[in-house]
Amino acid sequence: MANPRPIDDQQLGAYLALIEASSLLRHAVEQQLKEVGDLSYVQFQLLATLGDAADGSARMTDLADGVVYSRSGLTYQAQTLEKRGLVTRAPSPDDERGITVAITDAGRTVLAKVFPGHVAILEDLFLAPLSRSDVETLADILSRTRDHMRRTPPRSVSTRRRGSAAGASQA
Amino acid sequence: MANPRPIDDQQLGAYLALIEASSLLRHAVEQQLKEVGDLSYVQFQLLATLGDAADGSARMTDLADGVVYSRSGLTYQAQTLEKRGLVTRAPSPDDERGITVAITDAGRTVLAKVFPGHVAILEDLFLAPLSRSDVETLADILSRTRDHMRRTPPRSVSTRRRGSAAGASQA
DNA sequence: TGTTGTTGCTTCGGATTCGAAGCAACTGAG
DNA sequence: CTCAGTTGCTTCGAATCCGAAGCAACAACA
Repeated sequence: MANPRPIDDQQLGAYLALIEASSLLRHAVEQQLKEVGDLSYVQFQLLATLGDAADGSARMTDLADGVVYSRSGLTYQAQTLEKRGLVTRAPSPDDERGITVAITDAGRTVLAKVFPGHVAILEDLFLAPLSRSDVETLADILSRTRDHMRRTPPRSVSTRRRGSAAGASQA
Repeated sequence: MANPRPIDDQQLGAYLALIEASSLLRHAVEQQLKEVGDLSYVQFQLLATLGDAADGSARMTDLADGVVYSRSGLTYQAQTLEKRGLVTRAPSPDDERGITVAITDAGRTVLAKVFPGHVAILEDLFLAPLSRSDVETLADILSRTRDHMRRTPPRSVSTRRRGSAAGASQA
């Protein structure tokens, strides 16, 4: 039970601030998206990702990874978006079992309708109290951890420590 | 529809990095919490908040605000935790309609069991690629936006722009 | 080519989430 | 004191979410 190297307050503070800030921001953005475009945050992320892609399309798995989302959850949202005509889904040409999702014109329209308000919230809520250099620094630091986390193995497979409690039943 | 002042790439980058980094970190932590203590992230947050409180207790509403959560969602989780004996719930002494939630010894035990692994993930996944001063800077900047967001009105009530679509029915 | 293992996606069941509505306890004005 | 309005929490229904299980298409290898 001993705590080999307890994290210090500064580190804990950074962690808590990260979680809280992202939660608050996300909640605020969620409201706006629902109001203006009847979109959930995930749906928006998906549309935005597709909108950014060179050909406006991507495979399901890549989308899920990009958005940090479960596959089943993505299937659900993709179907929802398809019903609303905001995306199309078709088997990939080269891999018969892959599904290529593509944004439609209607999808781009919704995206365009939602975007200004989205940006407004970012300005007012997130960026307002930050200086130019704050933003630059923040982007740099967060990008670094993000990339590190993306690179690092899915956990509990590699760094599995022996002994102690915790069934670790999983499979 | 015009975009009065499109956000620049740096700002967008900071925003995306914030969302992605917190998502990735949260997912990783969620795994560990579930494995070791059978706790969801919210449940952990609640226990941790209570554990930090001077008297190990708090009102429902304060908990919900602290964790950025809906009231109904909190009710659900509090009931779950109570069933497991990790917290107790009792009407507040001074305000008959308020509920005071308090962490139990069992709750503290679970917290202690989960904590080392939690910290380990923070170290390996989040803090590893950051220098001491990075962490300091990050904590400072994120605290500032967080506080700003907490201070700023619930949105769409204050900054309500006239005209355009979006029912904005709310009250 | 046949076999085995992997990968990509969906379906399923159960858990979690939220907002709206409802109820009880407080508060303030008359 | 009495009434209208507010506040704190819960219940309800519907939407969303995840992991496990299942299925089809690929890949590697003898």
